[in-house]
Amino acid sequence: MTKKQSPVTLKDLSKELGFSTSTISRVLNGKGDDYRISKDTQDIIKKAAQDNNFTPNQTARGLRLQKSFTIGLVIPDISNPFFSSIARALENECRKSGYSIILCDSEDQTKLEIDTINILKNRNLDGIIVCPVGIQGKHLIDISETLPIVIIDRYFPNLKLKYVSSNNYQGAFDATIYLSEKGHENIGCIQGIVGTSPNDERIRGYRDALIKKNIKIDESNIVGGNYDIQTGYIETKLLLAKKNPPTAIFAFSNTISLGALKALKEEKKRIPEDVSIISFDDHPYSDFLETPISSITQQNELMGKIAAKLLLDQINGTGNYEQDGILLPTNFTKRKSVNNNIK
Amino acid sequence: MTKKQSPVTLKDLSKELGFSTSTISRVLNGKGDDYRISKDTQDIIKKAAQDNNFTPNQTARGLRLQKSFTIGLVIPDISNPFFSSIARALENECRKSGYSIILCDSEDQTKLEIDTINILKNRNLDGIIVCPVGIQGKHLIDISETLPIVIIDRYFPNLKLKYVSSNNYQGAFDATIYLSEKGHENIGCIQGIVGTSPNDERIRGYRDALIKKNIKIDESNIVGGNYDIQTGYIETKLLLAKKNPPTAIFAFSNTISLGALKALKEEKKRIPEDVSIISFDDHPYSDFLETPISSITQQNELMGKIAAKLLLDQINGTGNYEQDGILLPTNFTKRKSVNNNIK
DNA sequence: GTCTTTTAAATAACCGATTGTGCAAATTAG
DNA sequence: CTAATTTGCACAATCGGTTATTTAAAAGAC
Repeated sequence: MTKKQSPVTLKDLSKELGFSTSTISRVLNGKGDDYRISKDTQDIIKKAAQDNNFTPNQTARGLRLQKSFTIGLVIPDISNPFFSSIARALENECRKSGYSIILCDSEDQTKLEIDTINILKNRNLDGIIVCPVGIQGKHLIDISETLPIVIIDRYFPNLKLKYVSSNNYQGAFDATIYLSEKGHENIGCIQGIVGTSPNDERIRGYRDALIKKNIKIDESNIVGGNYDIQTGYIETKLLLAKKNPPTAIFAFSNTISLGALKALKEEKKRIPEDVSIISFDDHPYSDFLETPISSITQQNELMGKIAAKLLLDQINGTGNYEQDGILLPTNFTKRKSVNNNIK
Repeated sequence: MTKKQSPVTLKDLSKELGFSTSTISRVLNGKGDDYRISKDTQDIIKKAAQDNNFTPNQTARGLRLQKSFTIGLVIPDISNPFFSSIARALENECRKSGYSIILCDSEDQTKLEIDTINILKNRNLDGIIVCPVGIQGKHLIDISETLPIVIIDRYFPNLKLKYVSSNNYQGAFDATIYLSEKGHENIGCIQGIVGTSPNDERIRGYRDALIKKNIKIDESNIVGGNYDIQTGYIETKLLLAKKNPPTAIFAFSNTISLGALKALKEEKKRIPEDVSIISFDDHPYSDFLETPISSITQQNELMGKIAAKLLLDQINGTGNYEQDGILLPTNFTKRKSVNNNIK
């Protein structure tokens, strides 16, 4: 019960029409005139290709042209809405240019990321887009020597790799200023992975804002170390258990804030009456939460689109950017999770 | 500034070692003994392959073997958590078996779905997994004649295609029984796309439950017709405007319930005091909504895993299933969105 | 009418792997 | 010591396209 009734090949057409495969290939690639294939012949070939529903075998084409019209996309977790919205925009943009996407989920593990990239390497990919997991990017540099690559979200300022990310510093700075102007001086900050650019930039924004507002930084308020629900949950529990628990919490991702919400609920803390909260990353459900959460929103779709363009530019040799990376501004969506804390 | 410093090929090894490519290929594919390649030679070749970090060019391999170790995944919207969680499980499962996934977003459009599948066709894919968009599956039948295929979520009972989906009938039946036992007899039902199997099964479950409970079915309570936020919003607005507005709403997807929540909020209806609500599809945020929403949860990860297995079985010619499809039970997660309506 | 140029297309090499077949050299058999 | 067998590997075809080079016929030049 073999299924593969093989599709029409150039050879099939050649047999049917009596023209050589080279002639047919040329005509169908629009090079008929260059090679002085007569108008009549061209018409016959084009019609036959249509009638037989011929499309060239991409594998064979890829082998000969050393090009696969395929791009690798490596992300930590496709089920995270932050990444999936990026993936969606990326896929759309690439498809428009005739490229397909091979999706690889690195499950937030550097080892898997490296393994995955190695698997992709011998697939003749035309380029690769990575949301890196770890704080080291050496393996990405290695790749970049043989393959166009673009980094999304977590970039490596000292490694010459094209990237697109958000202006994490400004976003965190603005959010912290906002909190402080609402009277909060004791602000818990639950961060993601220390050493990664977005996280460290956010921390820098947080610190600078407090400094600007002449608020003494309480180092014990800076906690966390992972972008997951559990981190948000645990750290919130601990923050609330402090002698002077913070009056506001700044969660560095949608997952962290989800954990924080859980902990706050358990501890019967009302938002914002007892504790205010701001979250990095927006979410479709943000508006419908018990208390709608004010968020720093990133332009995920735009990031995806730009990443695609940066990569296609590298692939095609077009585009000539002075900068390695592009930082997109964040937006602040004010909802109801921050209270006035004026004494 | 050409980047592609081409990787090591069989020919390179051949030149270096003085053995023919066929010998090397055989050794590296574990067929050395079959072809009486001496132990010494095998060791030399294996070591050289290691040292040179050789991995066979998948494109060439694919061309020769008529196999790409690649699977196409076509889904309506990767940014919808329902689909992205399926995609994640699928990708994981396939990777374990050495297959990569080409991701295609059909943007909920039948035309794009068909276009996309056509593009995939000449990529020598080993199989394809589709969450179909339309209510017609003819093009999928066409595909199935040349390529292993598995359908997720929306299946076509009359077309002989392998599928995995939820037991939508039972889920909807249980939810409706639950509502009626809470005293609700006037239950608005906002459905998705009419004519698709999951939707129609849910409707059947809804109807059967009401019949069983001897509740007269008010046809004007069955509204909607699309799985999106707008449908949920509009239909809820309209339901609330009725002479006898329903005391409970059954939303057929996470997107629909999101729209319903928005409308309820606008109309200042409290959940569940004024209106009860149940949603098909769970969501990580469900617990943290203003009123946590009781939901019929589907086993998305399991669906993804099973789909992968069904496809790999077809590809490998293993597995021999009597049934075309598999329906997974749903779970009912009781939260706080349903009120007692006992007069 | 012969030589050159143009036209129109075919041949063959190639991309990098896999695989059926062939063929020396080494070994064993008789 | 010759024939048969086994050992160990190379040759060449193949997958389905693309492309540099050739070739044969037709047209034009002198």
